[in-house]
Amino acid sequence: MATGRTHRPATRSRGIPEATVARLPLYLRALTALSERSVPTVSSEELAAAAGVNSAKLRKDFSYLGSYGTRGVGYDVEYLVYQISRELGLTQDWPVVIVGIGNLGAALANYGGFASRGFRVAALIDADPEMAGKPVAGIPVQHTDDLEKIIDDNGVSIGVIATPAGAAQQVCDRLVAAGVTSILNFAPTVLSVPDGVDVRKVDLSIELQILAFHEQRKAGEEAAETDGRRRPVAARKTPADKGPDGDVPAVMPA
Amino acid sequence: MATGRTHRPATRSRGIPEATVARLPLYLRALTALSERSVPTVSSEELAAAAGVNSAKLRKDFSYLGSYGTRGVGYDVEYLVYQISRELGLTQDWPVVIVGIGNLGAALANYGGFASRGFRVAALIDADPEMAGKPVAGIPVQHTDDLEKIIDDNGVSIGVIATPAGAAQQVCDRLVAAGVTSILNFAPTVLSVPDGVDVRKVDLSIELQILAFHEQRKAGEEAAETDGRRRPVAARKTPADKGPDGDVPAVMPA
DNA sequence: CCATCTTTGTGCACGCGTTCACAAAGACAT
DNA sequence: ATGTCTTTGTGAACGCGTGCACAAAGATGG
Repeated sequence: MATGRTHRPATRSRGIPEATVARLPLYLRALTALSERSVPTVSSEELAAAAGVNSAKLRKDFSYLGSYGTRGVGYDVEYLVYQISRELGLTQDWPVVIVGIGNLGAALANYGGFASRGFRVAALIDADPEMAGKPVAGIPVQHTDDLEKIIDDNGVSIGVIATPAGAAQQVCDRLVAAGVTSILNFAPTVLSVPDGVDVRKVDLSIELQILAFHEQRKAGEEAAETDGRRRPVAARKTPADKGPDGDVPAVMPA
Repeated sequence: MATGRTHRPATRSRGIPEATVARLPLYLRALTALSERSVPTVSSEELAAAAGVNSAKLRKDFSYLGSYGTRGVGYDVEYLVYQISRELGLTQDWPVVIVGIGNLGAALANYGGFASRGFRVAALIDADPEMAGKPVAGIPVQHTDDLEKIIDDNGVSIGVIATPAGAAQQVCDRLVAAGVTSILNFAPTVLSVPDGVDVRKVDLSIELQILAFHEQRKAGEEAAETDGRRRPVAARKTPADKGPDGDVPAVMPA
């Protein structure tokens, strides 16, 4: 690919594999839950189960960060929370702007998980003059005209795009020109960005289509092994072990 | 891992790699755009650029579906749209239920991309009695009590969870027990499901944390090569080639 | 101080996904 | 018909990520 290098050397530069980085937030969440329950230590086995991953994988992941465990005992929860937070850069404040305050943008602004860890919604931006001044999630919406000034004034380096597909590239260009170097894109479009800018994308439609593929395959297999009957799904269902499933975490430099 | 097999044999069973499946929706989107502009054929190079991937990768992906191209010419747009749609199972109707009609759930219900390709929002479900009957996106919200009946009546096999984290597992269990075999999870939790059920997860918080990691690394590198100055971000920015970036599409069986 | 038991950290092998590079296939012109 | 030119389809090499299996480390008890 053309500029796939955008983030790839990134990974190698500090030695932590991209796949591992993508799992760190998962571990952090599980650890935070343990911390709130005042659990002092966890074994890799327990933590792996809570995070939904293989314990060997978890240990290997942690080994990239250093040797923070104690053999025969496990990991110190508080210490690990701190180390992972630091590694992810969550010990500092990250002002974020959301561009495109429609249904989704408003939902994102209200989303609690945003503010939870170092992320702060610094501003909401929309192209509709009607929206200007209206408060959403307690924050007044500002007009796109002031985008550059807003980015600059707040020292924003992370932008979230929740505009319609048609406006996404244009918004992206302006964000990047204004100094944003990381973008989370919810618009169903492929964004072109200069080298050095990270883009991650979240696409509901794509996720559903992938599910549909597997769903279709399941229906086909079922038809093959038993019979053409397919609708009363509730009838057929794997009793199966309810082992905490979980494969690869989300990864996707777009 | 425990039940990671959930979807893995799936892939092998019909020979199409999971990574390829995850990219098919991307190609489909690009092809649809071309179709609307009445473009008859595309080369792998052009289509790859539009989808933001490597052309060799695209050709290999298509090779798993069969030989639909013509050497020296390229691919027939309409034919390819049909083939990919069929492969993804989008030629049939997929009734979907959304559980948890808060800010996010409502945004999802209003999301146009949902209905666009074979997906139809069959019902909205919420635990709040106050919501019952209220129309969201033109569809009346129904109470959780009727979940099983709704799933059964509409023959739903795909469920979307947009509830708070605390309720997610419980909702998931009920969906699965009622016959749902594919789940798209927006709640920040690891879901346990029986074998044979596919779960994909979308987690805003995780995506942001991954961006923060790279952002921090960029700042660190910058500090190392030039100086400690970091704040006036707008100053430093890669002029760089604007090559249509894009690596791997979203993949993530949870 | 020694033995035993638990749990980490990792060397190694395997498989998947990506990419290169090129031969084969077909279109098109002469 | 023959040659040239374009573009596909794929064999092969490479690298990353995963998981096994075990040795080393340390805790704990006698």
